[in-house]
Amino acid sequence: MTTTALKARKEFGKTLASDIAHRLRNEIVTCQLKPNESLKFDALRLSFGASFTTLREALTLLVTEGLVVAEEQRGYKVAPVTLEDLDDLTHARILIEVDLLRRSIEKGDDEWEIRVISSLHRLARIEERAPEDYAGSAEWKAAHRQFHEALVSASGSPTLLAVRNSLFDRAERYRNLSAILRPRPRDKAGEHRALMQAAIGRNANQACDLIRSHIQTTSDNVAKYASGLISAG
Amino acid sequence: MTTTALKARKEFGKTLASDIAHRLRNEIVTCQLKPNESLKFDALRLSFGASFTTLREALTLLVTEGLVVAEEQRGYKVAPVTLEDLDDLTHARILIEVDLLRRSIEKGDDEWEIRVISSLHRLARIEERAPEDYAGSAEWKAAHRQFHEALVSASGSPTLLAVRNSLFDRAERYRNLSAILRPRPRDKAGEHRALMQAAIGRNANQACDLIRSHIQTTSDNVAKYASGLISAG
DNA sequence: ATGAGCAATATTTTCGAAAATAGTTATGGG
DNA sequence: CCCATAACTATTTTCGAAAATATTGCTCAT
Repeated sequence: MTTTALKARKEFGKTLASDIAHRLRNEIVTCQLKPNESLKFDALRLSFGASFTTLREALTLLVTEGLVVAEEQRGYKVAPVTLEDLDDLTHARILIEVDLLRRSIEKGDDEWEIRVISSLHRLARIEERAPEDYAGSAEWKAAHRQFHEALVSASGSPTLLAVRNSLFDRAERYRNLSAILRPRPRDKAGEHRALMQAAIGRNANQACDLIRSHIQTTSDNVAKYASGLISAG
Repeated sequence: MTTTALKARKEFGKTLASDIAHRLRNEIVTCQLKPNESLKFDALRLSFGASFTTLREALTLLVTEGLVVAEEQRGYKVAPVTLEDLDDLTHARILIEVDLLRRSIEKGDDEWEIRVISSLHRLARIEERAPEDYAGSAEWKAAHRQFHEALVSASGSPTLLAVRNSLFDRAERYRNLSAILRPRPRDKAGEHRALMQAAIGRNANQACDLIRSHIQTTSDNVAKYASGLISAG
């Protein structure tokens, strides 16, 4: 738990509650707040400088996103990480992401192509600039997220997109967890480029196969390298 | 808006907030609270007898379920109903429900078969007893919900099941809306029986086709009969 | 008449205190 | 010594007042 902040004002969202949710989400995904860590209101109040009520609203949000679990009358804690959960998550992600990608490829217009190409370009630049441990930087993570977001951004399905986004966060937490133990990050640059080419080339079947195995092998690697950190059940 | 209640105590959930959320959800799904109706705190406070904060938490939940929309700093309102939303919802439901059903059929054990058979039996009994307008009764709706829930209950995928449940609520709101105008409810008894038989018979492909067209034709009927009530965009 | 600027009102958003509940330690009887 | 029970502490949950923000209505100059 970071202990410095004492009183806080909005810096991101419209309402303070959504702002707190945003920051809390980030701390959980980056594992600054560790799995199973209990989230006590007093401590959070100190750390985020918001009142009980506002924190409660933020936590309620994160519960629906699966990053926090509530034990009624006994408080909140950071959601545990388990192999079952990782499998469940991976399955759901593949199902939804494949569908969204296929429809994006069908419907995507010029603007979509530009978003895909430019976000991949940005990602590649970051990787060139710091070939050592780029995957750890917040900058790379943001660019990585944006590339995958761009791919599915033309699907025209608000409902599934919202679900997709929260699943992406949950998955990123697992990736960050495995990064602690993994010797050297897998090189995903080639996969990303192939994905972009298949998408822009309107080769839906190929692109869907690529995204499926991209998600699956990432998950397999997490299970392989982070299994020591992941509780049994 | 029902205006009678003045002060309220828990009757369903663990915490008052989840209780309020449950009741609000029900009023929205049954269209007692109409689409686009603005949800003012003073009025809700009168109607549910809870404080600002508690209501806010409940509303936050319903926003993530897509039954309420928040315009930051300008309050909450019941989510609008549109043909685009109905299409989006229907697509998402088919994608997820088909996947869950297929896996339930693969994994389902004896207890699952019993749940499917008995919930269909209960549904059929309700339909026999009151063949007139059974679909309108709360009893039928609950049994109908339980049957469909039973079908997918062996999938072993908490994440997708949670999404499925909130999509079911959103869809039920559309069904209730169309029931206002529809002359006579479509007879779904046969479809439900066929669905049960395909599932229990472990005929996955057939069952998935059936659920797909069940969801799709229900949606088509809603669009047909309720289009007058559904705003253009 | 019309529209800009300002005051008054309505509504949402945030706060910290108070009530309710769970967890823990102390106490007494068997 | 051990278990049940009571008192106490820690923590969550709920409340209504206060601050922040948006909306409405009014005045006045053009």
